[in-house]
Amino acid sequence: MTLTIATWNINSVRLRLDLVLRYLSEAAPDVLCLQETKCPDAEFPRSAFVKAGYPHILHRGMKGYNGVAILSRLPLAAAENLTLCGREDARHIAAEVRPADGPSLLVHNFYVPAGGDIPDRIENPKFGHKLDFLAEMTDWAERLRARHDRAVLVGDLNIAPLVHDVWSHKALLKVVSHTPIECEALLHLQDSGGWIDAVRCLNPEPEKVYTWWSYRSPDWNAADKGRRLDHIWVGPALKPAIASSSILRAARGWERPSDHVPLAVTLAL
DNA sequence: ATGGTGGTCCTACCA
Repeated sequence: MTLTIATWNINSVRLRLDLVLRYLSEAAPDVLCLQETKCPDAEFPRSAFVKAGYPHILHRGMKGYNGVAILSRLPLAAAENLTLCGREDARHIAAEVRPADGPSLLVHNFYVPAGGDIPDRIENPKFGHKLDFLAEMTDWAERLRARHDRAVLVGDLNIAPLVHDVWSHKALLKVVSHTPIECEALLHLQDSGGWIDAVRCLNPEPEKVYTWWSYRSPDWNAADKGRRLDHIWVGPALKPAIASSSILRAARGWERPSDHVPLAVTLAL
């Protein structure tokens, strides 16, 4: 059997409900993880996804900011959600995915803090929060590794760690999302947890790979000043199962788009 | 070197 897991920072699930439904219809992933749903749990547009063939839904939202969700065609069982940096700010949700045949998978969906504009934790507490969040994720990943390697970690990690994850490595060295301290922290998290970067396994450097283009670029497609902020990682036991990946760049050109596009990895289990 | 756009929810904050 194959299992396709997708992730997308949707920047308001209510405003862009039609875009999510279009993606589900066209790409038909088995599981879709969303970030920045910006939707309180009581108002999550659950029935639209049920009608679209995704009846298994978990969400963790709040008013105005953040928010994560998992939509699935396969049965889900809620797993423990993390409270990082002591904040109940809806930046992580986890689920066990239970295929009809075969063992289950643990899916962790993260929305890492963006970190503000100034890459200095003294001048900018948001940057400190981002680094602290990554440090707590690293501790968590080390503990998880010991007991569960059939795991997948996806989400908007808000860091483009490799040279060809950005349009210009040199121009972005002091720009939050590509500073050396963040890139090192993300790669340390990856290494500590034993995670495999599935998208880079299939599209190795020096190929340019982007999942985000700023709203502030008037001609995003021609300028192509993208960054790879969104990621799909798998635990070591799943590495041999990595089969294919897709990044739907076209979604950046849809009407009223998110600034992120959906990406997906198919596992042959 | 600077400012550029978009979402939420009412005034500024976040990305």
